[in-house]
Amino acid sequence: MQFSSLPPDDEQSLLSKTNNLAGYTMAELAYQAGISVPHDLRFAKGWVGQLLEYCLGANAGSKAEQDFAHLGIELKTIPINRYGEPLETTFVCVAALTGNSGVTWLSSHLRHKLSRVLWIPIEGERQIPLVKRRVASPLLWSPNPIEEQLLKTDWEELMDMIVLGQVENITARHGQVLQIRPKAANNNALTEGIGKHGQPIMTLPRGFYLKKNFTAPILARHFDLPDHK
DNA sequence: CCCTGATCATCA
DNA sequence: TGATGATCAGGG
Repeated sequence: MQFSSLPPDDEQSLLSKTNNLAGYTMAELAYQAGISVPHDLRFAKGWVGQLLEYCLGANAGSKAEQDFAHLGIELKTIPINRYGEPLETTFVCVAALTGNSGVTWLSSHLRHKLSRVLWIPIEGERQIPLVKRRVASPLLWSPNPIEEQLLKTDWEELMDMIVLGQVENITARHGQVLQIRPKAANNNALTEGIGKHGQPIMTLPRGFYLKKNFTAPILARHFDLPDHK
């Protein structure tokens, strides 16, 4: 295996580089990266994602926008079970709770982030020790018209609630394929939002997450599983 | 605190 | 047992 700290020049380089990682374990990748593997992910929840970013030469850090902005590609690791099904929802981006006037689906941060995603499935069953978990084959994906419509419908419903001062009534059950859930260091974190009377309030930061019923068919088609709906 | 990377752990 | 609400780490 070989790594470069340099970002790939083009989509094909990125793809082949990612394909070359398939089959390797977390222990093998971490050794090459010169970092140690935590016993589990309890206190290192983003560790796998950051390891893969490093291996692929993504611009590490907390920069906004896509991981490979020059390629217009967002990198997402996704934990899967033995059947290739997602084990977790997928965080997409923070949900802006103020300053949303004039923002449309077409100009939304969420649509931009999801316009082109390099999915890297990783074995994620907790019974598999982290050091032994392997990288599966990657998939470069863009939403098809049906997927985009599903996202758009949910996004518009959820944004309406935010704009209309209903943010504190939003639960993860809203949305068919997209949900809003807390996204914070802890429940003391506060950010500005709009209250039910239109007044400014301080509330928990939220993020958009893709539900598993959205990512599962994407992975199923990729792995050629008989799970297509 | 904000955003990136996400998974944990409780409870319905 | 799976999803919701909560939480962990780290850079800026």
